[in-house]
Amino acid sequence: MSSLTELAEKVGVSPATVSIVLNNRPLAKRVSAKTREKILVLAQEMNYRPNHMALAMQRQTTQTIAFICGRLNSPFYAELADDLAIAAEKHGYRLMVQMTCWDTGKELEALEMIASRIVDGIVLFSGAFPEQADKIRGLYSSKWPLVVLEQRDEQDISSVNFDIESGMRDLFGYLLSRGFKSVAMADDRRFLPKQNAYRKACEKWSITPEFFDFQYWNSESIEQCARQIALERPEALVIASDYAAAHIISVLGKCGVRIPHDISIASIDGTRWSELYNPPLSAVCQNTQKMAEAAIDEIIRRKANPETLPRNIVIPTELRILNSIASKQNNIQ
Amino acid sequence: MSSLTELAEKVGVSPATVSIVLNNRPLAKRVSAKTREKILVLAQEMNYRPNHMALAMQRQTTQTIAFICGRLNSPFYAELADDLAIAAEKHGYRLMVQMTCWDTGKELEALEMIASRIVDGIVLFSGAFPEQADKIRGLYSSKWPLVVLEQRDEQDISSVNFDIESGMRDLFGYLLSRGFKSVAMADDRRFLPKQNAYRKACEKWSITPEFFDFQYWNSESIEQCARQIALERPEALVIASDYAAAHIISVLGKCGVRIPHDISIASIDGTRWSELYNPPLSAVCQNTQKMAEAAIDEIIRRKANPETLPRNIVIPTELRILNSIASKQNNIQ
DNA sequence: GTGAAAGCGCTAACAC
DNA sequence: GTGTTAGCGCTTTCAC
Repeated sequence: MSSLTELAEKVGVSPATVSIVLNNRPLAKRVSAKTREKILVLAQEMNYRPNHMALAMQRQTTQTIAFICGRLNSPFYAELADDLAIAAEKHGYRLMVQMTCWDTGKELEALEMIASRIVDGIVLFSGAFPEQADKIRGLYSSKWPLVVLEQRDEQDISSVNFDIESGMRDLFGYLLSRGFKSVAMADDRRFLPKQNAYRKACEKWSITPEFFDFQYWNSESIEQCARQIALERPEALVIASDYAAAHIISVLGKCGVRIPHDISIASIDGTRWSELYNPPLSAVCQNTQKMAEAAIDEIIRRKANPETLPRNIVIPTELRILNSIASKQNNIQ
Repeated sequence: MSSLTELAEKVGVSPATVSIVLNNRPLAKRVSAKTREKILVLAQEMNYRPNHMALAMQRQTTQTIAFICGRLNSPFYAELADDLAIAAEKHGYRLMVQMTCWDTGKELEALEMIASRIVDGIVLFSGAFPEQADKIRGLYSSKWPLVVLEQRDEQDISSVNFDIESGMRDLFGYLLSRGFKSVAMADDRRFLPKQNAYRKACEKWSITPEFFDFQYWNSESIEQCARQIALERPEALVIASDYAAAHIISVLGKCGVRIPHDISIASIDGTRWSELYNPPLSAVCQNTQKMAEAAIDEIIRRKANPETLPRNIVIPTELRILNSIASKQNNIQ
């Protein structure tokens, strides 16, 4: 409404003077006390607020970081967004959320936000990164502050990943030490990192992999998967995400399968709300706060110094044991 | 990187011409075909993207709406943010998330985003609205596109509310018709609307209110509340939010209290993930999608026409019955 | 057919 | 002590 220039006119000085006073620049000392007073008072009265659009233009920065992801409606992404917002704020940035509904076209479109200077940097959780990695690489001189999450093997783009293999080993180690003889897995076949970690662990301990397939964002398939699990009753089961775990366990419950009495279950994610599940979920915890902080730090580092090499950051996972895993009687070492 | 002016220089025409061509304005027809071609080609080659900061300044709009809330880390707020982002996008707007950690100072600060033209409008979910309503009213000529959620009785500010009283009546009606004789409630004493709805319903059916108190964002208090519930074992219990319900039920589970066998439970919210809880939660559903759409519509309406009166929109609730309520044998009408 | 100029709100460099 | 100027990138009006 009221601009700095208007204010200057009312006070009867130049815009420059007003700017210097309001921002308390060194030069402000050379402005006479009464002029300063007048400016301050009138700014208050007119309810003056600096215009962010003009500031952004002048400073060539929006102080905003975008988080691009599929949807926010599952706890993992919600907590990640939450942590990103907190981390961004610590550095004086705001968070913009851009959802793609896992549509690759929308993903590419959303990435334009940085080229068109809507945001200063982007944290990307891609649904289909491998397929479009080259496009993104082409689009991005790799000078832009872009960080991809959960995409290994992208040396030339900054990334933050969880050390899922080590997490899976921890889980297997725990289960086997407690007397479990086998571990099954439920995951979406299309996404490899967690599956691969599972298979590696199976190999290490000479366990025959047992795999239950479902598709994310497809209730029907998850329910069917749960019914299959109810039939086969693996003694221990690791489920690829908290959200899928919740869905599967709730279906198992309707089928009369009790957790952990009938099946011991661990999930991957370990969101804060999964501690509140019934029963509280054991999990290979992916600490979203650490991921968020690392991602924001990296964005800011690359914004400040675009010439440095991209970093590939790995966040350790932590094993969290709660009630969803049975304590076996015959504790065989 | 590459500006329209640069582009113009390279092509050898004026910025105005380039602008007209790239935006395909009516005047573009009067630009010679080869000039047009040259501009288009070079724009492509130089990877030209319109600079959003300059556009925002020129058009006096950021095409961004802010969602101010405490945190995103509970499902209700996450789903609301998700729905708001979708609704905003339908109208060509982006969503910025500003979290306040329920701090009233931060809330007021966040509201400045609209005066400083960081965003075009604000959807506010306040933790302490009544106390600061006057400040907000003062701050806002009530001309800004501001919508508050879940704050009844604010005639002079646009608001969107759920019809919780009607929802509570539906729930009582259902429970009593199924043979339940009483309904208890667990809520945070400091927040009144849901409690009031509960008490009104109790009055209507001449039921003695039985109230279990807890404090949001205080695990200790929620666990203590759950233990109290485990002791007193009300036959039916309504819990003020999905998040609290999850927490309480998970503690009850550890105490050996089975749902719905020992206690029948309904929550308020009915988020999509509460359907995936174990057991799936019966709920008075607050449809966040409808709330989000109404809020965004109202923001846009007021932005387009600031002189019109603020609206107070009421969204109906829906009763959802799932497994967390026992089916009684003696079905007394 | 195309260009020049002004303006959106602010700041920084330099002038007096 | 304070003002002037130029410029951030774009659009629009009017002139030629």
